[in-house]
Amino acid sequence: MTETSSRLLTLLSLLQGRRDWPGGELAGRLEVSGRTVRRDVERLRGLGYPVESLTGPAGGYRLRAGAAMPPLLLDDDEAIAIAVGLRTAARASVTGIEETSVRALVKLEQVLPAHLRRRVSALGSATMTLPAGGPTVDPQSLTVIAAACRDSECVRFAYRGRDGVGSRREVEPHSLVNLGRRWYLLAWDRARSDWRTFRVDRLAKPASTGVRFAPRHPPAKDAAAYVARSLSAAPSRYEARVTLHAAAESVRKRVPSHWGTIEPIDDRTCEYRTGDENLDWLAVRVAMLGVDFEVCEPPELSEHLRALARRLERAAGPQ
Amino acid sequence: MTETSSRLLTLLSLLQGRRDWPGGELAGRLEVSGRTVRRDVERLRGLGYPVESLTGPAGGYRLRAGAAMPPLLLDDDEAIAIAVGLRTAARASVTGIEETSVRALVKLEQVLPAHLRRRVSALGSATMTLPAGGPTVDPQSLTVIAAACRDSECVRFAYRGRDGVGSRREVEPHSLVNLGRRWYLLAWDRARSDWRTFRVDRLAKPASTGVRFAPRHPPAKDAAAYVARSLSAAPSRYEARVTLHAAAESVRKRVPSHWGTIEPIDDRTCEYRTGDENLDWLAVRVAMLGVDFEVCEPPELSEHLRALARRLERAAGPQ
DNA sequence: ATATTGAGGACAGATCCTGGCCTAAACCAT
DNA sequence: ATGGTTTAGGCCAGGATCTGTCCTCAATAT
Repeated sequence: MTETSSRLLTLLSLLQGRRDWPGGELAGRLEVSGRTVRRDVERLRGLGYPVESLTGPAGGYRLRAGAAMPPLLLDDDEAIAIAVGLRTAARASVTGIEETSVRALVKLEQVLPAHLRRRVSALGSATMTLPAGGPTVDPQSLTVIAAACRDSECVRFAYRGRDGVGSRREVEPHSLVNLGRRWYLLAWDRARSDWRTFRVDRLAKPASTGVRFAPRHPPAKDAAAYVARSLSAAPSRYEARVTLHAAAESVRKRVPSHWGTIEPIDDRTCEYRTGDENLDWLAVRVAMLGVDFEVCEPPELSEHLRALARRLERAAGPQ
Repeated sequence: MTETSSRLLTLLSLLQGRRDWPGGELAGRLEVSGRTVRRDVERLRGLGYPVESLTGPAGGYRLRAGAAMPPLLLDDDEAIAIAVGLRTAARASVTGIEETSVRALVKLEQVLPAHLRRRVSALGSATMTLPAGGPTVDPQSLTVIAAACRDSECVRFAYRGRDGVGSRREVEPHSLVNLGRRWYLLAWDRARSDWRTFRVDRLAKPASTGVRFAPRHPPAKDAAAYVARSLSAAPSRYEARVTLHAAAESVRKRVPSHWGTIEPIDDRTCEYRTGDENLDWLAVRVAMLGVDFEVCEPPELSEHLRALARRLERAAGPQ
């Protein structure tokens, strides 16, 4: 019955590729009689995929949205677009679907033909990183780790700790957690026989070792909460408070919500609060707003801006 | 044979959801005998989807990447993640896959169940807009128009021309073109009986009228080229040449290749060339390098940097 | 060495598929 | 209003396919 099944898939593919299909044309494409097409449509309906039909001239078949997702039949370019889209969503989005994006990406990359994979990574490396994005996570690392989590396979990687000290690790990955703009890996460190959290942008060349492990009970039910807690003893973090000379509304449109909060002061000024671990990005983020502003705190930011201003003035050269 | 076909799809779905599956477990899930599972695997292989198998304890089946994309079987969350990812990719990416992203998005949205669609638009509206992105295109508009292009259906919308004058249009859409960071619609304007290009971020509430039309011959073979030509009064584009006081090697690591080229001058300085349509972006990009530099050209960039420096100095407040 | 897991041939009975033919109903355009 | 076009679906007969069972063999991990 490989014949019928593959024909059904082809039919689905056709119906997904264009909206309206006359029965006769489908019969031609599938190289079967019109009667069989009608039966195939019936079968698809039986499978839960709602196929509408219109009689009369200009009639035909049309796949509608149903209660459940039908299998998506993608051509090469579309698969690439989805892979690239998921990669950017996984690292740049703010909507709280990052984990799901990575899961979908793993599913897709598992079956992505090699030549497409090459094209994706070619495009992926050309993908722009947000100007003020800080250290970027390699989507490749994310998918390798996520796949290892899913399949209970050990992972080896080089890690550069907060203090800059490098080490090689072999861990049993438990889950990937996205907090703020960062990715963390919660894993059981085999050498240290304990749970550790790793910042994904600090690890290099993660590779699945192929060794399977029996899943352990995580140190807490909610991995995300656990990671957040273990980061609460976080190091120096700059919290900025800045007065912007612009209406809150006009600024809000241009500031992604996770980049901080905007509170109106009056019709013409508002207060912007945001935090980061790096003064450079903090400075750029504020400067990029394109409006006049004043730093309330921290003093380090003022100092940093002054230095930046001097540098820019030097760069601009003589008047 | 709806039974066999749907079982094959379920099997594909299982194989996509996890990597390793023992035959016995598959048999249980599919409620068939182990022999039938082996036959189903054989069928999948016959369809071109490579299923690996390992014998012995800890053996099982595993779906590998093959030569062609298999149908993707997504759960609800994954479908949402893909939709959101494609929406952001379609409007924010710079990789040249925007058109394809929209096409894939149209395909997906055509079959996206209603409750998922609601979740996507809820998330989509919360999606961040790039800080200096200029006017943003509504992904919803893009998909409506792209679907209309694909299905040869007329579209009605309100348009605000370059001079700010509003009008209502009814057009036969031909193609969507992405140039730079903007989207354009090439369409036959029915009232004016001529081809027109519309900037998608300037049109409001596009809606498919349901009226089909017979595709016309476009005014040029390559729609993108045509649009580009008709925009030849294009926005001034800035090409920057900057001398960096840092070794080429150390800078290269921090500059994505498509952001420009780095050429060494001597051991301690190098030249950075890059271009953009927006001076803000250009300035930030260079400033973010974190090294001293001098602007060679264009003069506008120098002027811009001076202004930025003044603003930063003001922002930093008194010494 | 042994147990576990996949591979696959053979067989029999049941099931299902296909194409062809025919009638009904819906719909568009002249 | 009418005729042509398009989907809907019943019926039939011949042929192909599927499934479960039983069996033997090969590969692999403990």
